[in-house]
Amino acid sequence: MDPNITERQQALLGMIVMEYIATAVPVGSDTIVRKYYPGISPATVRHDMNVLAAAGYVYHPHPSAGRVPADRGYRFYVRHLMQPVDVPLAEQRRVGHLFHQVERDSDQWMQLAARVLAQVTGYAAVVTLPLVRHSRLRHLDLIATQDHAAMLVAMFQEGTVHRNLVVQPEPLDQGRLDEVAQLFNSELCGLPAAEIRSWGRAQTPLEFSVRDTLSSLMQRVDQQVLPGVWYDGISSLLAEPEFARGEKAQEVMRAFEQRQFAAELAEAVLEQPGVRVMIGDEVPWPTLRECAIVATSYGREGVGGAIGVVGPTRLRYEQVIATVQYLGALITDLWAELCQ
Amino acid sequence: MDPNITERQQALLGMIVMEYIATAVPVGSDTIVRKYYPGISPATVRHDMNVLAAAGYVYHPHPSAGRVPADRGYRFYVRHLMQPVDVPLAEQRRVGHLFHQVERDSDQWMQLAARVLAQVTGYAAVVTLPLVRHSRLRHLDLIATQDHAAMLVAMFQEGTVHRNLVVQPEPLDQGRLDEVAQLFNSELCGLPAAEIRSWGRAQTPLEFSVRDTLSSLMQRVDQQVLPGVWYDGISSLLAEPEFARGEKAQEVMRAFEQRQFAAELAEAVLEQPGVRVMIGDEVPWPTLRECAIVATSYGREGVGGAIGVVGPTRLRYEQVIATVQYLGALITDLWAELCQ
DNA sequence: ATTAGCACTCACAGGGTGAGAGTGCTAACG
DNA sequence: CGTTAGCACTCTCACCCTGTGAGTGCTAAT
Repeated sequence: MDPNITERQQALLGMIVMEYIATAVPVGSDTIVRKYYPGISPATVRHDMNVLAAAGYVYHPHPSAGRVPADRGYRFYVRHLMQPVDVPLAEQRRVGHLFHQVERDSDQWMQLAARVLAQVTGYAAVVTLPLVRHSRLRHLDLIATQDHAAMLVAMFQEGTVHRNLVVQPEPLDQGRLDEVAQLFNSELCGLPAAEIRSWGRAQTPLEFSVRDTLSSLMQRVDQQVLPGVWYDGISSLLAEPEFARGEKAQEVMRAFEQRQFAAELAEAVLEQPGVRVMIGDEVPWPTLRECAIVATSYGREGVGGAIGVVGPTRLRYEQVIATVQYLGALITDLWAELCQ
Repeated sequence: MDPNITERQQALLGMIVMEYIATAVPVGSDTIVRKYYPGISPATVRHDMNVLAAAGYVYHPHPSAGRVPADRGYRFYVRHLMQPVDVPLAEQRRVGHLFHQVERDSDQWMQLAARVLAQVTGYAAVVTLPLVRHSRLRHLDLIATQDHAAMLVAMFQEGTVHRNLVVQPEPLDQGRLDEVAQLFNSELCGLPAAEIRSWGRAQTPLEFSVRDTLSSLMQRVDQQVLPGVWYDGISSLLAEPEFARGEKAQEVMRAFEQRQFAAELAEAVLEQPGVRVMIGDEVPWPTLRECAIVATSYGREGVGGAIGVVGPTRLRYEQVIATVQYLGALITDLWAELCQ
């Protein structure tokens, strides 16, 4: 709370923010009096607006225009003025239904989460797939696909599934592959990449090959720094007047296509629980400096990612925060269901 | 070939198209003479330009501007004037290397294909994941994940892998799951969804549950009409002057986010072999009417998808066609390697 | 502290202007 | 008959000027 700002000035800031979020037009003193504050004079409002402007909460785009909230004004609104809301129960039920209609598969869930988040909020949704740092083998399967090739399907303790082709000079039959898979499952279950790599009991060329393929796959997974990522609703984001100039649209798209963005976002939200709100110049990615990002983590220790919304700083914060929080919790539950 | 257009006028059309593709500026008669045709007078060029304009190959954006190729002009250029090129060998080697550095997994390949296509061409790349119509079981695996839940991992003859959770009231242990998986693999390998659904030899609740989960998963896969899709390079596309107005950027994004687009593109390219080029008003998606699409199919009978590029009609057709063709063939080979 | 009154500032749209690019037409040429 | 030079014409674009309207800041009165 800023001690230099009176109660009434705070209320006025709230009105300016709400009005600007709703209309995207600079807010003049007349508008405030007419819509929110009948019985007070525009001159008084102007006086208070001056105080808010001096403190950096609002500014004019030009001297004869109304006031626009500054990043600092949005921040004050989100922290002190906004009335938190919940996702309506009907919406919760509708969304819950959607998740029971798709394949019960983590990829499908993440994709659906992005779609729902985009549709409900009307902004761009971003969902990262979980990164696994210390993968341990849960189960391995070898499937003959050709005379000399088999598909290795490995599931890790964390619930993720990866595939890799194994090609051998000698012919492969499914019976032999099953035996090898069983050997690995009984001997190597629960072990990390390093121990699998140095496992000494491989004997046949096939066993060596599977061991090496598996351990290098797990190593790649552990060292992977760029998570998979789903976006949705980018077209709705571009419909916002802030992105009417094509150059802005391009900047946003460029951030989204640099996979670094998703990685850093996941890192940022995983380091502390709860919904994180970044507004304007707080946003650490230069091309998104005129955006607001509302994001949270999902999952748990060791396997988790980020789910969030990117919109203009003129964001409907109440609704977006509620929706992100709700979907984050939903996805966390789904992952828990997937794997112990 | 148009009989009303002389050789020289065709050559002129080629120059206009090349110059406009390179500069995005309407081409005047002076420019043609200076850059391409020294020793002929601008008036002659203007005369021929008039003929081309009357035949609908070029037009003016306004009376005192140079000529811009019309969709029909681009089409004539692509069919009759363009010199086909190959992807340079160095580039082929570089790209080949990239595909050997990632996990040997179809999803990774498709994603990489999109990235490479976008980077090499500088336009937006679109890659659809294969749709399977008549899936037949190749191999099934059941992995205990919790006391009452197991992950069903199914690979189909076509090489695709799907997952679905199985939840049971009774406790599950891995040994029992392995037995059930083995039973299914020996009895149901090669069968389509319908036959698995009506398989009569399930006895325990777990067997019934696995049978039903598997058959409904396969049915969902068979009936799926919207393929998965990867995009890349959209930001480069938005950098083209054609998309400087934010409204255009939004239209393109909207098409990309409607999964119908990817489905219809795949359908269109799968119906006939070879690279398909759609220019301007030929493009069947209204919001992409000012774009050109170069796409081809990959894969083979029963399992295949589309890979292509979306750019302005002012597209570097030679390079894009060569790259799309090359990557389509490469991806086809990779899929063949994956599965017989 | 609040308010009325008023002069002031600035963006924006409309209209006029000059420069420049590129054309179409015509008549002459080989 | 194809080609060319010459020339008037058209249209965009950038510029400037102007009036209008929105909204302000300041001051003095309440």
